[in-house]
Amino acid sequence: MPELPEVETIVRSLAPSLIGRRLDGRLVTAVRRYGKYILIDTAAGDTLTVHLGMTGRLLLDAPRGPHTRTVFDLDEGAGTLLYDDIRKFGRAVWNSSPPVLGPDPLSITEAEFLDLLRHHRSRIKSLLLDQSFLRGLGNIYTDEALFRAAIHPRARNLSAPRARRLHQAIVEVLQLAIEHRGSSISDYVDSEGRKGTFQLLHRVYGKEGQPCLNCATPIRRTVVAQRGTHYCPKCQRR
DNA sequence: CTTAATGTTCCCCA
DNA sequence: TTGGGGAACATTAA
Repeated sequence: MPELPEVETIVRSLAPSLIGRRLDGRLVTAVRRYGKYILIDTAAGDTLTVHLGMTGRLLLDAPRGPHTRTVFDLDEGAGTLLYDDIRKFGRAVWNSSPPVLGPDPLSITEAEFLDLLRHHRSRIKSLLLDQSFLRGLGNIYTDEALFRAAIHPRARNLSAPRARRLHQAIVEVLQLAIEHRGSSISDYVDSEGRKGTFQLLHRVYGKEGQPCLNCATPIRRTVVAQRGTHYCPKCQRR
């Protein structure tokens, strides 16, 4: 469900409501994103670490539902932060550090990105999904970035010009998606229950059979790295 | 009934 | 050592 833009949107919607308030008795000092992880720091030194997996939601002052897994109290009875998760792939636990991941795609420079890419030989889609390579991209934004960069998902050993194009496409698509508050395909909502709108601007993800916006060739769906992969067979070459 | 779904991890094999 | 495939986790919807 949540990739970098969705997690960033949740963090931004959560921060003003949580900072300065008490969460399970601890004063919240910061709400941060680390890749797809949400980190809520407290003055007590404890950090609530949340990964939403595929269907997780963090909701402020929402009613308990059938998939509510944890309820965190705010200010002794003056509100709640709910952790909901249909498929239970996610986690919301105190003081469990996330693993060390690769650089943030919005912070890495073009030169650093090119250098990082040079050290890997695998298919570009697999690489972009690997959180120890770059942190925050998932299946939607990988497909959307590769389309914008006109690179085939199974391409390897990208030339410098193609790698530069890819870096630019990643930054562009992530920033645009954040501006549109993420993509709501099936489950995603922010901490106030609001859906994002970037799904309306997707160019390939979930568009199998529909005409490519550039060349009208039908968008193809295949499987790469065990994930549904959407691309234009004419515009995106290896 | 079967398949696929915004994710991660672990195991096996080349 | 690196990378790829498959399975597992759990639930819902088409």
